Amino acid sequence: MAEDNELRYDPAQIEPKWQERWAAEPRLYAAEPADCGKPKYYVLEMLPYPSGQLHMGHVRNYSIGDALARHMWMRGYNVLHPMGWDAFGLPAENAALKNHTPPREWTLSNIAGMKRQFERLGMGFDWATEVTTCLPDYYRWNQWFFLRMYEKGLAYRKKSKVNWCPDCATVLANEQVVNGCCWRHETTLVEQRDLVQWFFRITAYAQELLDGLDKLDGWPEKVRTMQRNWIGRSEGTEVDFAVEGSAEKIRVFTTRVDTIFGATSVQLAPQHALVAEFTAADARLKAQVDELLEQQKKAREAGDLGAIEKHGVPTGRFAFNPYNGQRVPIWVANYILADYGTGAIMSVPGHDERDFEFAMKYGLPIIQVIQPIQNVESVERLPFCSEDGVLMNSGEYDGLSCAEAQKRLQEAAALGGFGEATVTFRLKDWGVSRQRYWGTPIPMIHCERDGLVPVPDDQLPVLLPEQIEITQQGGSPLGRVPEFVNVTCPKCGGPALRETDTMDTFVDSSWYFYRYTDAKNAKAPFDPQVVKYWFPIDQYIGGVEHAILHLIYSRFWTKVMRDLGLVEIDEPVRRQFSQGMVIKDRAKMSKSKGNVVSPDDMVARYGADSARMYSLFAAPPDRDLDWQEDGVAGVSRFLGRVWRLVTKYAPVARSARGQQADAPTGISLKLLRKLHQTTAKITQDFEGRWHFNTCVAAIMELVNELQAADAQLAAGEVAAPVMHELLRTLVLLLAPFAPYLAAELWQTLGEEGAVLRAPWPGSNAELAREDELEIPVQINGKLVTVVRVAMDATQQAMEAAALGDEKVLSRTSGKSVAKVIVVPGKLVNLVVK
RNA sequence: GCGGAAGUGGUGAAAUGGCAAACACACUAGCCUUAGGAGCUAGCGCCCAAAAGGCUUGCGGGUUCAAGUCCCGCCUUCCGCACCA
Repeated sequence: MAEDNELRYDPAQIEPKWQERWAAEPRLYAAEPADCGKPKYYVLEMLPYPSGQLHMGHVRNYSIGDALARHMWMRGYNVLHPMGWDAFGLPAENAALKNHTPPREWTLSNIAGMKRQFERLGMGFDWATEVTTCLPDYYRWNQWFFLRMYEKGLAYRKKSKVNWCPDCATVLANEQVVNGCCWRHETTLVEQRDLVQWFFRITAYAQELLDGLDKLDGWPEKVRTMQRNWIGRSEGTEVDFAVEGSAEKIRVFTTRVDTIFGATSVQLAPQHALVAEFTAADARLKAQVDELLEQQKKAREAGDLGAIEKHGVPTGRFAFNPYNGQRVPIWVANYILADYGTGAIMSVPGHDERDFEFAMKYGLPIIQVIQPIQNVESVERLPFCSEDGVLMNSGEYDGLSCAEAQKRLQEAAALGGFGEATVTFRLKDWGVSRQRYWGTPIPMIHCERDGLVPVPDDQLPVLLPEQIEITQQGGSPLGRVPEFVNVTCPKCGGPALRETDTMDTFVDSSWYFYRYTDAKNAKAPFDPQVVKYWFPIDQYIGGVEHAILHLIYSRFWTKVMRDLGLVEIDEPVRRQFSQGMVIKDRAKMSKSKGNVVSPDDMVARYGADSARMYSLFAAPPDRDLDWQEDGVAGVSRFLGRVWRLVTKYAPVARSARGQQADAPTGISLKLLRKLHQTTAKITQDFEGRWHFNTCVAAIMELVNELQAADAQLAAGEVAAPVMHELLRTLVLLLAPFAPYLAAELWQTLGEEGAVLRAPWPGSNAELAREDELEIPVQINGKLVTVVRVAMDATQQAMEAAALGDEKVLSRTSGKSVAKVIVVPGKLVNLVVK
């Protein structure tokens, strides 16, 4: 059957051919200048780390974004759809250790390979704006921004306890510590070390970052909630307790100042400055505190600081409650965090779970100062932690509600000069120093005479030396390159040393999407006018794993740039979408589980269109997707049906190009109706609902209906102009999801130009309308039968049709119909008694 | 503990208060054939021999003419945060 062979969909024939043509025509996916007259649309997917291989999560991410970009192109928008590489980072150094390949070489060759994968998948990226973060023309601007932030006091250095991963031999940000372990080495415990580090003052924007979330209504609630929790705003009061026999004061932070008359001790974090003073003259106390520190360290390293067993030691010293002069003991406790609030608390066992537990353990007094408002019996046991009560045992404040008392006590503290209302954030400044090689060098110089000296702008970029031996020794690898380290001080000309730390790679990804708009600019990170045109990003798409780190840093960076006068916007991203994970056999794909599916393999077996379309079809985009190869095969068979259908009837359709169809009737009307319904559904979904799985299903339904009418089509019962509209529109609808097949069939239909530039089909509501409807008839809410009525049937007509139905008659005989509910176009429900 | 999302056939899922299970996968039976990982036809939630009929969206209540969908209370799973004072 030679004919059957001809009618065979073969993506291996179709796809490489179009890939070649597209590569030869780079303007196809390029954005146009601002004066092109079209509305702009910036669709962005998170850029990949060039590990060497795209994985299925990437395929899904970019299939979603590419479908959207293609749709917007067809809708006539000026679309910016760029791609780049988050190319700095540790894996390149690990690879260097393993195979002695220089990180730069390893990275660039991975990029080349992954770019080939992208092209083979048919992704419509504008490669002219490609950004590679490890190249000097990009990272020099990291350095430039760093200097601007240094000038503004937003970049600073301080000694601090840092998270140290012994495997990475570097510092980690708080955000990179997962359950006490390194985010890269899931079983390696993170240690605490003291180092002088560079920080970005993200806390200066804490309130604005929090407030901004309320306005980001195009963002998933989940992401906004995660960021709110991460910022962790907490309102409270700081109060000074004077230390007996000393000029020192202990400032405590509390959210429940209304309970302060119940404070029976003050608790200090072991790292608190005053503790060192107390222990200096007391070796026994020092040993005890050291033990608390050790417990805390162990708990932190085990990842369950929350589960630490509470221990404390009395210092033998006392402090005074400023409100009532009450003398309370000062303790040091292992569960008090040095880096939250003031590192000191007042302990109120009567009204706090933890304080209660601690007081019971060490026999500290418990005083009730809040009288529950209701249900005295059910809450008579302490601790009573709700704010639903009134004060007692609190002097002049007795009888006040908790909320009112908090206000009054804050006022009293301010007036008395021993405290104030404060806001505390959980968010910490962003530690950006890394003792690694493969990152952006921090552009600072240490001069013995002038101290810290910024590298002058005209000496940027500070180039990363290329010839370097990567070893696993501690300390920064750059420190072992004398040509790099030894410089002359820009201020005094004397000998000086370069900073050898490099920047966290999250710096690179905090502003890369601005660079896309003006990627070749050698004078500035970008032209503010160009950015003004393209920003904010209309749609950002990426994995939920970046809900906190990347998406908070990016927002911070935009606000900093705004304050530097570089941009006018407050937020970089208008709409954010977090796609679900790709899993297999109910587990995340990973090498250790052996359940990894390779995109190359899928493309080789089924073609890029099938792999892409399956990734959209198998689940709604925001849900996890269980990869089932049989499903890919199914999509591939479907595309085969489309291919055969269009190929078979293309000659008829071509013959009618440009011809006007007569008013359709019969099967023509039926098929056109389905066509316009499908178009309406898909168009609507692109506008926000994004259930691309049902879009694909709708196209399948359309094709099924065409196929069911095959005998009539073959008999010529459908006029050529109708065939033309049916097939042409089908190809247009397919174009965002299966770009290769669409391009091929577009040509088969004799159409000229790129399908990508063809206008998205409109839906004719008149044609989409059914003229008859099947109306379910219920009795007391239960389905009894279905009656056919005209589309525009009146309520009376619908009621009559329902009441006249045989089944209805037999069930209502002898009973009375109390009420008839008629929902026009929907259903009839009879209330029968 | 706090916050978020979810729970529907053998499987992935659909249904924006109005016919639960669309569209697929898998499976079963049949056809076709240059045996292809192809194509075509039919069946496929559960109970019942079948039909008629009944039942069915984690559990229990409620609102409504009508609830997978809204409300209240539980259970389970996943995710984020967590002695944050």
